[in-house]
Amino acid sequence: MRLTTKGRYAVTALLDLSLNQSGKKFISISQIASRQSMPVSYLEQLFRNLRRAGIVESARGPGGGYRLSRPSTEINVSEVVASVEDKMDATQCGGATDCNSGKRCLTHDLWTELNEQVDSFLLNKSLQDVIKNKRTSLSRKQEGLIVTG
Amino acid sequence: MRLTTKGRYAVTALLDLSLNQSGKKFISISQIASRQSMPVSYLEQLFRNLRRAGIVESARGPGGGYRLSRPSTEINVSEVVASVEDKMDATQCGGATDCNSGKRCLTHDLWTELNEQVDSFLLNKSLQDVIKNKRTSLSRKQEGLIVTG
DNA sequence: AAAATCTTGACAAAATTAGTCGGGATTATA
DNA sequence: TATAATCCCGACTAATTTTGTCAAGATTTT
Repeated sequence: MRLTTKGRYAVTALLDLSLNQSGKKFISISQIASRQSMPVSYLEQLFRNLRRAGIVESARGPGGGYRLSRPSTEINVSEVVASVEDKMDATQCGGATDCNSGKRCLTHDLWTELNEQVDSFLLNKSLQDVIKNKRTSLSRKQEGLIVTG
Repeated sequence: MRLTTKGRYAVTALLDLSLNQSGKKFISISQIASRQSMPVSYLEQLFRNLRRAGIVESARGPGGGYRLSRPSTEINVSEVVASVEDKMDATQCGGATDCNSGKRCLTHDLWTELNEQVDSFLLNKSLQDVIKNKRTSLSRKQEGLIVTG
């Protein structure tokens, strides 16, 4: 499973954008960097990827910067993370079905299923949901869960 | 989120144990290592943690080795992973509520909720479930999920 | 006594992640 | 047209984490 500070920075930066852009205004990286205490040059790197993924659009020159290319209700966390992390995969074998000398490894389906869970959680979560602190509606059928402290 | 090959090795090793121990027999690390193509000394390290966590019990000397200390229906994947990985945490701040100069960071609840999802998934999954390839019954209320390829 | 096994802590190697740097391109504005 | 603000890019380095090794010791069976 790949979920590092890179992905978290990206989400945070977009939330900042979302909260601070009014109308079609562009926001500069240096503003985000100072508000969120992130290194400018690292953010630049991330925004490059976000732009390539079509999540933000940019303008150069004075008054330039970035803005969301879609409303925050239409951008989900999964695509944000995926655009900056190389992959988002909990399996060892990268999903290959013959990961263990011809047959599947013992844990193949376990990690595949975990991947699905995480991905569907993040796909269902829009930036707006995060801002509004809306919980994702995945319910648990089973009772008696022990929750680790 | 911490889920590396360490945790995966541990789960695989326990499945191997589960599948190959009949009765109260002990299985040596070298057997597991050769069946699952894992480094012996690395496995030793992992089994140390598994033993401390009360998941396996050991016996020294010839005929010694390890065995599950509970039936495989009573051991869940979450505790296995937790026993070998330092922590299993998707948040940046380690769950602190004042992670951003007194107030919560923008993404605090997002990562906390993701943690809960992952953890409840793995808590619900016993070693036996993995062996029987039983899917965990977390259902999705929402329709129209897009699934990434 | 010997051999098989676990036990331990410290160390080393490899891989990954995080972050920097220097230079360039574009654009608004004075 | 010059200047300053901004994005854009690739390559590089530093830091951290993960993976794995090693040497020495403790138990236990035969």
